[in-house]
Amino acid sequence: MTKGPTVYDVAERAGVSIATVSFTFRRPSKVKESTRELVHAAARELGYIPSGSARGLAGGRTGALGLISLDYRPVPPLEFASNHDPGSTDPNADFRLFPLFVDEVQRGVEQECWRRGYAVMIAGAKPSNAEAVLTDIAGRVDGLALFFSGMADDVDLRHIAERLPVVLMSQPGDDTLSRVCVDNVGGMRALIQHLVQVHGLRDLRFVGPTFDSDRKERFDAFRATLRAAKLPVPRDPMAAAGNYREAIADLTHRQAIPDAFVCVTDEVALELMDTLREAKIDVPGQVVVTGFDGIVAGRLISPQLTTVRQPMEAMGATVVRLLIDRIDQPDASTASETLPVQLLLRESCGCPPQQPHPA
Amino acid sequence: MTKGPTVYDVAERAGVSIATVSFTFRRPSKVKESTRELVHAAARELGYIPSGSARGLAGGRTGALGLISLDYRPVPPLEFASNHDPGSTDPNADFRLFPLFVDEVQRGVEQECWRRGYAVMIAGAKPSNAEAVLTDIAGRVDGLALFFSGMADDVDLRHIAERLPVVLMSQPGDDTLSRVCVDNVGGMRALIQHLVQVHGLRDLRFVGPTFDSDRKERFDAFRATLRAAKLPVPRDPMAAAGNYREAIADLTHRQAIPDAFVCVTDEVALELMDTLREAKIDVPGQVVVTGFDGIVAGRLISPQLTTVRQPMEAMGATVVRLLIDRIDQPDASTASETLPVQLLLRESCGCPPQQPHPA
DNA sequence: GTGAAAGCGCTAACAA
DNA sequence: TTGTTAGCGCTTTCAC
Repeated sequence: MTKGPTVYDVAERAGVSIATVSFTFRRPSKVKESTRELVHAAARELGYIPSGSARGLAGGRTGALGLISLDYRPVPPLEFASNHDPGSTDPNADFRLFPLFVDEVQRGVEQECWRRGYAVMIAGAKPSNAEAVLTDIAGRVDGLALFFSGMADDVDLRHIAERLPVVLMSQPGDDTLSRVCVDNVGGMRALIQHLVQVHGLRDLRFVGPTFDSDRKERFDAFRATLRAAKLPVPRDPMAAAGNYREAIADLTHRQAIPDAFVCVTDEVALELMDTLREAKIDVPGQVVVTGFDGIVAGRLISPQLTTVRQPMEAMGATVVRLLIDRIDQPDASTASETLPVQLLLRESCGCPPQQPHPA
Repeated sequence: MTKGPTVYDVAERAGVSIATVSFTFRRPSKVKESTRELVHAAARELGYIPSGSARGLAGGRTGALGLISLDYRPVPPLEFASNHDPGSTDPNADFRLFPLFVDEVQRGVEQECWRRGYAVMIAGAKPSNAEAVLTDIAGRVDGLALFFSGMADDVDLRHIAERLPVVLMSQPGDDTLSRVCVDNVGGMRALIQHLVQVHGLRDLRFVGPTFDSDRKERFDAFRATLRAAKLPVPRDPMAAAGNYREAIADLTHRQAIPDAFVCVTDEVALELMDTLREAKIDVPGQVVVTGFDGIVAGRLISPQLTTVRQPMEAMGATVVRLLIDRIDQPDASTASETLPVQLLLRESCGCPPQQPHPA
């Protein structure tokens, strides 16, 4: 692990000044071709790797964008990595059902960043260390995309947003911060109207927690649509604490299974369907189940999940675009974008099956 | 987007020197409590965000690790991000079947990095720009994890590995580079022995491209195990170019469907099963199909895929551990680790079904 | 087309 | 316990 060569070493070896070395890499057009070749040769021979830190410091910009997801899921145990004994491991132990919603958005962010020549820093923050992570990453990048899976309205973004472009995803918001969100209301309305008008359902229940504004929007739209259709409007979400089994047991006991469970997310829907399967309640035969998000898993399971698809990768790409626009034009005002969603009619609402995956 | 305050500003405001400000954040124990509070107050009032570049430059280390996956899949089109019209979009258009193998490894890398206080830079490289990406990221991090989904034996890592710790994943290797890999041979042997001994299969075919060493190892182990069992040993993989439909059509036409298709990866297996479904060939009734990797999708589809599970998140965590060990002790020699795999017997080989996902 | 030199904001000796 | 100071490696005017 030798200490690496610097511009000075390359310059000396090529017999030029450090400025010329720098220009050779950053503004090749300003350097005579023969000189350029000299420098390149020297750099290659020496194994020159420009220091990102030095570049960032001198240039005032890092060329990197940050993506932080604030995550309220439990932290995996520290010993995890050393648990290598296959005999002793439950095959389900590190099983992740998802490509979670955030994973797909992250993918969109990464792709767009690379395409535009930015590096990406990824960070996950727990509510407990959010402040520290935020500050640390903010100091390393030219712009920050924030993905909050719930809570965290309390984290103080203002002073960060004053120093560098910040865009929120799937978050509430006044107009002091840029945001990328989706048409939750339109999507939910279309979904409910489909259930009511096409499948003739009347007794709909909303399932899952509504701890953030995306989820609240969905619940509100659910209620509003039912109200407009003059159907009974549930006052609260069911199983808001994730206690699906209990909730199902209770409904079964009271013989009060509704026509449909409209779940706040696909993940909730998948878990609920699992619980229903255990309870031997057929979907969509005895009850319709729908999701919201359009994660991949919903398409692979059986019955395939009817859901409202968010354009996840596009959200990631959009957030990057907003960020870069803002970097290029620092005193532009905040800008938000709402992306459209798409109703995906599949088996779990009683619609006919599709191909399981594209040919 | 005001220019942010620096140590100097904070120091002035708190009435201390810049060294004290620095110490307050990096070695709090060396600063009197009252002074510390003064500094913190000043920093908070000013909205101080330490510059990662400056810190990296001064300290000689960035506190970040890089993960580069060399990816041979096609680049998504540039207009992708602006394609927001739901009416005109094919719902399958940006559908990703996977959490790909690399995604799950990446997750492991991220988790372990955060846990150990490192930031993560993620980069994807195409063979065409691999050199540039590699150099760029190498200049920004303290250690580099490389995930090569094929090819790229040609990229010159040597001079990078001389400057900072580099660990390869799922890659060939002499001992000049550290590596994390899995027991492809043992896994494939166990799988084939199961098919032969438990299900009594005799005519096995290997499916999919073998362009990298992981895949080659699997194919070789496949052949070796068949040879040891005195069964017919196919000379080449089938459909090595991804032409599943053609291959199946051909076999059907010749009435030569084998007992089993042993696929080089889960992704290949999923695609093949899709093709078989189209061709109305029942799995596992008419032919057994197996995968290799243990990606999530294999568990959600029907029939569930029998496969050999790589400990993907553990691989990610391990690579990080190796990297950090090396950073902390720069002149240690290279170290490699081979992680065990696990045979996952599910429906596609004729074994009984499991729960679709954990309760 | 090329070079000299002044920072960029921070860390870490070394002094005090 | 705190302050002074010399870089870290690069970019970028401004001269030549």
